[in-house]
Amino acid sequence: MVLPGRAGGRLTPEERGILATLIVQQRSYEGNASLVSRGQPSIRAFILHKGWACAHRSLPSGARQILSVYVPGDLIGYPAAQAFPSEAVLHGHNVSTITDTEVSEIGIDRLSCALALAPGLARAMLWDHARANAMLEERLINLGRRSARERTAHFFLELSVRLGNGAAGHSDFYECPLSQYIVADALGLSAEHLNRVLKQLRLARLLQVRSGSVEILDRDGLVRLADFDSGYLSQQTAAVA
Amino acid sequence: MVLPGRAGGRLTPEERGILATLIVQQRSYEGNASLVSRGQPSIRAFILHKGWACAHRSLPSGARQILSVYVPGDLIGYPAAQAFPSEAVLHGHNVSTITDTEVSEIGIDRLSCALALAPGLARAMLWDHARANAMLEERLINLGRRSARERTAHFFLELSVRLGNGAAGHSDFYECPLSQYIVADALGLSAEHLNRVLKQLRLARLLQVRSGSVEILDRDGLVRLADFDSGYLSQQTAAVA
DNA sequence: CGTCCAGTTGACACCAATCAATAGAGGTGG
DNA sequence: CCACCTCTATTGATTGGTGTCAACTGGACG
Repeated sequence: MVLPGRAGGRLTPEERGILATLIVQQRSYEGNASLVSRGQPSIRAFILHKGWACAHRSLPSGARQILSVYVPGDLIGYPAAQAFPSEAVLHGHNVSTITDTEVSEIGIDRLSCALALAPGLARAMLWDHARANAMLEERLINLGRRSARERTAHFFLELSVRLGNGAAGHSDFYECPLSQYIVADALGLSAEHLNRVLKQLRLARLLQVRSGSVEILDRDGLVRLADFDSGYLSQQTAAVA
Repeated sequence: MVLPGRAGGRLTPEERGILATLIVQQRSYEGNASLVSRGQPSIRAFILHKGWACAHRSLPSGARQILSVYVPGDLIGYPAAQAFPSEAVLHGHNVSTITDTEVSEIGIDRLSCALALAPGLARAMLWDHARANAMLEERLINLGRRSARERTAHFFLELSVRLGNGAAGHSDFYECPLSQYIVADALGLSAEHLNRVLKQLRLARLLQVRSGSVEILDRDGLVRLADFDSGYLSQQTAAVA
């Protein structure tokens, strides 16, 4: 989910030009606004410039699962199935803003046509989806086999890296507008239990989560606790033997 | 993960020809053989013709999470990041066969080059990844917010649809070579507890799982229990308003 | 000053993991 | 043919992690 700033770097100037022509408009949204709704046909995608958002779904029981958290720079709402412009694809989840946001909106139909003309663009979309896939798999492992403490540590480490604080020597502090309720829904935990876990991590001098910001007190400790490996975020390269 | 039989239908004859030239060889594997290993550079993809396989990862604790179960017709091991042939991408998970299998192996480098030449092929890959993404999201909801009974019901319903038994009037019986240990690792449960859950579902006359086969006794009941909606599997279409 | 929301803490219940043991199926070798 | 082993399925007893319910706090805001 990283077209403009990251996979965007892979595009040729010509392809970047094509991308620019696809942008319908710049828009602002308030916090807690709906960008896409489950079941709705998908007609536009978003590039998130400022603010945070999330993809989520609710069950009949009322429980909510957050599938992805989006931070500035991410691409939102492009279901790759739109590679076939003749079909209208229905969104499988909702996307809502968390804070006030600024986005570029892109017409899906135009993007689809452009993919056929610009192979580089299609490859960039593939790259983006690969990264999204890798993140989803990591979250699957989180929810399936890690304890509440491990999940929580993993979540805030991933955010740290995605926000660019991952490199050695970088700051272990970042702004984070997520309420505990949101984090709990992302981790498949109750808000009360998450609160207790955060307290444990704070007392263990591993992680300090205040409202509005996160401070990583002991990155190595957290990495060990969560078995965190950031490779899936950077799509690291290696020499082929 | 459905190139040949399903997304393959979207390809032009010319594109199908390109795909055919990419196949390096047909091969057989025994059950419990390794197709790809985590950390390994990704140099080939597989089309699974016969038999079952799964993608999985193990944690330091020894716990294992199965990320995807592959059935005949699925495309395996193409990390979309390979859209950039100059880079070697490392696999994020392992893929192992479950039963004896027959596969076609495709060279990743050749596939990557072909993507640049055949936009239709790239779009087909996008379509495949969208479906894979949708399945992953559904599993995320499963692990995050559904009880053991609901997860189990959802799992066997999804398999039923993927194996082509989903349409009304179709058989509610299918062959399934998954041991309870494998299903448990896919659902994030202990094998013992899964066994108890299967017993409950059997006694409730909802689902009968024997070794080697699955019989859906009450599809409506299971669908209600699991809040199952197969839309994410078929990528259903709708008229654009 | 009241309301609302996020955060916090406590008591309790329960779902699911763990530990342990048994049984059956299939394979192997004596 | 039988003894033995391994793997899978099954069941019981017990523990523990996490959810639920409830109450309280503090800050933001009108």
